[in-house]
Amino acid sequence: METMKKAGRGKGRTTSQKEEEGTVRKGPWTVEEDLILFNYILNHGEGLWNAVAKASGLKRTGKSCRLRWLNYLRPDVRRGNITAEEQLLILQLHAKLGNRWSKIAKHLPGRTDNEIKNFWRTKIQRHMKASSSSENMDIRHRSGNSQSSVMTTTDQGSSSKAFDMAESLISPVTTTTSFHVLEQSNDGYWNAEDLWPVQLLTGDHHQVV
DNA sequence: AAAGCTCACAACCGCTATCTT
DNA sequence: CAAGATAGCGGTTGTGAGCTT
Repeated sequence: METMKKAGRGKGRTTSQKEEEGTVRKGPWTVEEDLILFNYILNHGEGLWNAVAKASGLKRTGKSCRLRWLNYLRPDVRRGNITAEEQLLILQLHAKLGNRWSKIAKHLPGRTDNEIKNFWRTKIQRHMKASSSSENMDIRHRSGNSQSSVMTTTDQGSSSKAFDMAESLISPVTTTTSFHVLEQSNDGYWNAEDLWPVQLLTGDHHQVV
């Protein structure tokens, strides 16, 4: 599967290293683990993640199972690039809510807080940095005081700035900034939906591994 | 062609909120 | 009401892929 080509995350330890340390597995999920979790939740439903972790036989923490399910395996998870409309929504919601990623995600069906957070950090924040340095101004004094108190100073600045940009996003033609609405391309990603056929093939009876 | 740099993103950690006993 | 357990959230990190020099 495609995801696995990016295997090897997680604070620099290899899965096998950790595996030997104890009973809890860390690091990237394998296809087998995905299938186990997927099938288990299919049959028993979400929630009680520690129980899921135990009962499914996965050597993962409940936390890890939850994260994997929410961010990756859930059938309604949309993967691939964020559309212009979604970007605009994110900008607007962030201006309103601050770094409340899960709340923002609720307004974007199929998108996860993690995905939005990543998007914000890699795309928006980067852009903010670039443009603010070129403007050479102190954005901290800009408006944006309606932000959540949790937000950092730079968050506030970037957020209000981002919101300013929202307008230009609606009509990208007029955009003079270096921010570009992402190209739409759905290639290169496997979808959790890919598991469905697999699941059908293996059937409910199957217990992977 | 190789090396270095940047980007994207999955997954971890720590903290907080909520639920249960 | 207090303490412990569990779930959820946001921040951060590590790594592979792709791009640039």
